[in-house]
Amino acid sequence: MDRLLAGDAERRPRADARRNVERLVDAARTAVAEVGVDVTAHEIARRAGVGIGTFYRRVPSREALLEAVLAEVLDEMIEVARRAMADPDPWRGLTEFATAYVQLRAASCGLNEALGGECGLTLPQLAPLRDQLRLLVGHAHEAGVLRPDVPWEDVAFVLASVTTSTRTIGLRAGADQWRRNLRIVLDGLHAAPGR
Amino acid sequence: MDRLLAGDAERRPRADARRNVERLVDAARTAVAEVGVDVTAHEIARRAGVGIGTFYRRVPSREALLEAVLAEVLDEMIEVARRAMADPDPWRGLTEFATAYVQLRAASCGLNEALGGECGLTLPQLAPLRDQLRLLVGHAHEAGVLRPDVPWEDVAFVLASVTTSTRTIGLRAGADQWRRNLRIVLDGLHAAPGR
DNA sequence: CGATAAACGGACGAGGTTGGTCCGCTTAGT
DNA sequence: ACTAAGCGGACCAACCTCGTCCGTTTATCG
Repeated sequence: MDRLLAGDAERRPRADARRNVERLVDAARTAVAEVGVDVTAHEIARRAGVGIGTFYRRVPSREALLEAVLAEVLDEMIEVARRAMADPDPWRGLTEFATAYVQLRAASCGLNEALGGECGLTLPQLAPLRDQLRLLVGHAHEAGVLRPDVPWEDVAFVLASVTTSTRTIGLRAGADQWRRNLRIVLDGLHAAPGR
Repeated sequence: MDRLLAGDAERRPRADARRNVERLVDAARTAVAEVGVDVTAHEIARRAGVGIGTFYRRVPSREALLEAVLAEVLDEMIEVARRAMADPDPWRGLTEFATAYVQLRAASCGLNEALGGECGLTLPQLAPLRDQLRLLVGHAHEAGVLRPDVPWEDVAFVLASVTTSTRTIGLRAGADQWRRNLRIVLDGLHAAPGR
């Protein structure tokens, strides 16, 4: 993350320069979550309270900043998936990952777009995340807790779908709609649903 | 639909004028489905094989054309919901409506966006459609075939979600992914799921 | 406390997109 | 063959975005 600074090593940068990098990264985090991956450099600079000149002096490019910010969250997701694999109860592991995963997606519009692809950003964490999900679903399949006729790709798609619709037919979703949707989907996925 | 012609009544327009209106409406249908509600007037004119001048001579505005085209599909949806209400089996009625509804959404990117709102278009059919869905879900609730802890709004949201994710984590959905997602969701909604 | 280089802000330019108009040319209809 | 209706697309104005450049400010150090 600190590697965003253009000229690394050399000398310690001035205090205001360091402070502004921090502000820019913070602003980028909230901005990409609220606005999406198409958030402009000017908007991030405005939120950070710095000029656009400072933005381009501190950050190699708008893309690099967004990729760095999104990479943080993706790494977190992969870590959650890894921990879920260790759960002795495969179904609980899957549901706990699913909940964390969907919650992160619901909290960040930009992350949601990034996971959907076609946003021009380069995100190397996508493949590892996909692999972890496949393993996790495989686990659940072997334990017989997940419907056998549902391949792991379908799990990826339904989990992705759960966060997307914040409004429909004039209805406005509450902040926890993703949780309600997820419960329905998980019940639909469970091989032995508890009603 | 024919009311799109600016000067109605008066005299019968020339053959080429009538033909071009037809072409524009057809082009708008496919363009809004493939590109979305943000499709430009130039793009529609290009697809219709007419100049941009002809577009604005034949159509009051880009918005009016899109609204007319979307209204057609919305009316169709309302009609399907009405027929579903008449089904003696409330669960079958609900699933048949859900399938048709989701299929229409999956077939049109623009329709999907329009149902999500915030696209600036005025669509009076939204409220009737919402009412029909509420009635249909109420039917299913009374018959005890739909999980009682799921309000009709949740049904709206999960049905909306099913179509949205055509790609995630680097995966590309096939054309029938909506059907696979829908099956999972319907199983999650069913009070007496048949496995 | 200066001196000075680093850092800052934001005006600005280039490039792109969009909705919509206007006018010289074409063509359907009589 | 005449004419009014219609056509195409160059064009315009308004807007937005990225990224640079330069005059001003400020952190740091002797």
